[in-house]
Amino acid sequence: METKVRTRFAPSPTGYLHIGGARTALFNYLFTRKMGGTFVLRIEDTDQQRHVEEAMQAIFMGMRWLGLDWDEGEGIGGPYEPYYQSKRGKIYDRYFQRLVDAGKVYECPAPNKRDADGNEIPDTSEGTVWRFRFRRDGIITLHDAVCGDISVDYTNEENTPDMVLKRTDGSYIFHLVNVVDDIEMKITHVIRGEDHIMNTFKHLQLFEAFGEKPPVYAHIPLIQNPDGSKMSKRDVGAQLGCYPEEGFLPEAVVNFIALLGWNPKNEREIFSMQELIDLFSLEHVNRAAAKFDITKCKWMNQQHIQRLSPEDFVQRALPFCTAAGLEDTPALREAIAGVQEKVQLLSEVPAWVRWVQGPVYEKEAMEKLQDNAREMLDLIADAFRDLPEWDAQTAFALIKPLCKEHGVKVGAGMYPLRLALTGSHVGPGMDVLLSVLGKEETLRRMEIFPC
RNA sequence: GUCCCCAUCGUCUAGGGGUUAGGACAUAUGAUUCUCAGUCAUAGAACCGCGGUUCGAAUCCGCGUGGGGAUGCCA
Repeated sequence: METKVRTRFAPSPTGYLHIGGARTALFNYLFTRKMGGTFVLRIEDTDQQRHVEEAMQAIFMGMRWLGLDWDEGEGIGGPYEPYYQSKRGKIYDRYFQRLVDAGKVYECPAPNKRDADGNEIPDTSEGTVWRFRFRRDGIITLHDAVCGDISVDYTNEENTPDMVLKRTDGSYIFHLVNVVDDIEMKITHVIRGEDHIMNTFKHLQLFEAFGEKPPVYAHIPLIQNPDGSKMSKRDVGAQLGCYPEEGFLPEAVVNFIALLGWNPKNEREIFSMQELIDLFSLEHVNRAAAKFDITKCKWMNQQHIQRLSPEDFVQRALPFCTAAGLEDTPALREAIAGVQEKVQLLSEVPAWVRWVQGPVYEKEAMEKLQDNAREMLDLIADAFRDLPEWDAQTAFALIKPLCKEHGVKVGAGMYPLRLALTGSHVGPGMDVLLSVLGKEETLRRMEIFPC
């Protein structure tokens, strides 16, 4: 009988959700939903000093924002509670005792401690730790769903020193708790970053020691900085928490990171979450690391913005505008809808619609005005005034013939008009401007325009 | 140092014993009812090197080089 797929995302609460971690979560999610399985969220907070409540909230918020709903874990519960490693000590004790009884672990003097960068702190060792006795009779082979077969020679003790499982203070190391939880929670597939590959050989030995069948492993390639270096907290795009405030759409970020290290083997690029689920397969995950390109991520955001309904776009852009001090009015909403085609990020919207509350004349743009600006403006104003009924399209259509009539290029009329109405040379289409401002305000701004 | 993984345009990638090596981002140029933006069109841009196998290698194999990861009382 086929066992039901069970996967887990097991982050440790470090204070933020890394874009690489988000992608690991996403791949687990896509695979699980595709297989109709169960997605577990487990918090690996064994390192007590680093365990902070806000740090875990960053993970939950990030996953919720992306739309990666989990089936067991925080806020939901499940048959294998608790889902926090800090609360599972008794379970680990039980498993550890089995290793003691079987003679697979031994007590020995503690090695020197290390700092956060992995450098040894001299003469700090005291007390004893428990190490796992690796099987030394041959080569261990990992059958990885992404990387294929990988082998490491465990007869070479130099490369594979017996790992510590229990600290001086009696707490357990990641390797032990990770494997025990995967056994207890009946995890069938472990999808994690490639930085874990060497750990997996250790984990394979632990599964064997417990007499358990290991899960299927799939190690996905890392995400690097544009220069190929490792992405750390400070690097552009590294923290998922920054994306909402920068005006990214979650569906765009999901789409973008899904295509970093995986692709559906066709030339499409824009996918919804459901489409990604339908197309996802571990076989199509790449082996090479991918560099993070924020420019393409923004382009993808634009693509998703353009696919939003106008109402939806206005709803999502509105908070950015009110936060920038713009008053929520029907005119503002109409203006926002008018720039949907123009922006890459929601955070750009305020700058595009600021003119609604009055023109802010930009020095650089003003300097490019031609001598006949006032003349053209008056000409256009007269034509506008003569309109019996104000209609943006009709008004807009007047401008071109008027310019031609006077032997100047269309831009000679359009440019001063744009500046008079908004103060800026960038902005939404002229028809949008005329429609949002209406006849009276349009004429008023043309009159007061300083030129 | 040792171990493991990886290698196609600047970037994300498709392809994979015989191809004009395809697409997208970015870039450049042109077009457009607004010197911006957007949109459209066009262009330039790649198989890391050397050996081997083969009629034929970017593709398979070996070696080098480069990059990344791991070598913790971090996870």
